[in-house]
Amino acid sequence: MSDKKPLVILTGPTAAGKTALSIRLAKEIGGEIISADSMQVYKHMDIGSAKITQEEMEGVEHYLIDVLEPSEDFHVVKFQTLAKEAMERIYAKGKIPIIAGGTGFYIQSVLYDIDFTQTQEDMDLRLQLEHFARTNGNEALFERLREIDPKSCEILHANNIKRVIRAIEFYEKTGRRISEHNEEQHEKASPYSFVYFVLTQDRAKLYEKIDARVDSMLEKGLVEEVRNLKSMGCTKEQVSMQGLGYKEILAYLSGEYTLEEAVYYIKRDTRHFAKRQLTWFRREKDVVWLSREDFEQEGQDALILQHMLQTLTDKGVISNGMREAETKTARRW
RNA sequence: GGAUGGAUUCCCGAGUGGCCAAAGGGGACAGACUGUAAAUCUGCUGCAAAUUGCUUCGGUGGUUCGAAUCCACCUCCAUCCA
Repeated sequence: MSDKKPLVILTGPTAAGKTALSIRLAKEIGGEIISADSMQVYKHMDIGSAKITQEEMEGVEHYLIDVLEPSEDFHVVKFQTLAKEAMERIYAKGKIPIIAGGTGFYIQSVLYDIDFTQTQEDMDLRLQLEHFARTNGNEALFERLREIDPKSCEILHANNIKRVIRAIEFYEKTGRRISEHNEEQHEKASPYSFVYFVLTQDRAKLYEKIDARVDSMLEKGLVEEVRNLKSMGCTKEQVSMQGLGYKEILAYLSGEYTLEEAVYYIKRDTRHFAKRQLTWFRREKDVVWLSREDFEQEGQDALILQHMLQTLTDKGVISNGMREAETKTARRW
């Protein structure tokens, strides 16, 4: 076993069933869960973010859930900072951190401990560049990037203004090219002894589950939840209100869509999202895929769990002794 | 029974003699991503192969050098008249 600290990742496309499995895994290995979810961090956003409930946690400690107000910004750097803090606390207890959630970028940020050179966000500069793009065209902005960082222009697309702006901002703030910085970060090996599980399922099945889940969110009162957020002063410009289910219902409440349209868009965009997640995970190295199809229907989660435990011991992330000890304590309860 | 309008590639929908495998949109599929990531962006979508060939525009038959586009008949749909 290496002296690297253990870290378990359990991710996968939305609606694959990560949450339930993460609890079982946590109990089995003595783990605590860090949510890697860009929406569940927010308070008052329970239904639309499919947030785990207190009961569902079954006593397993969770981090990064309900820690921000919807009016606050959230982004990778914030996630990374909070996640690392949580990990320290978990290690201090002699437990294993399990990062569970579907935001691949966030996971990557802690798994490879990516260095986001601390630069002060510069809203003025961003707005200024946005304005420049609007008046002179995306290509013109792209040309400005080409002058300072031609390599980035090979990677980015001129229409991807957010990225182009960030690349320019990075150069302005640090005097370095973001393309070089990214290359360096890309070569990093993880400082953890980890297993990266991706729970997935046949596409058609997944889509079915997504549709069903959206319907059930509506039944549980998604519209009410959003109405409440709106009355709290939430607006569509906020990061939190860009979440799936929130932006569409907000548009419905302001009369832009009918409810039927809103629901259609939520379902469609959630499917698109699941696809993007899958694309991300495919590209990620050292991934252990858990396809539901590979396991018997009967007691599927239990079988998957078994397979996960085996993988974890094989890779030396957990030791046999550890697993037994935990099983014992689990039995006691 | 009569009149008119319509049937286009997965869907919607443009196309009214060659520049049409057929605009545009949607969906599906694929990809990128290193401080907004549930975001942002890109590509692709008849079949097979080198810039080529083959099969498509409700069906059948015709006109023409050439038809999704013109003609005839047929089928189905919509509206109106009986």
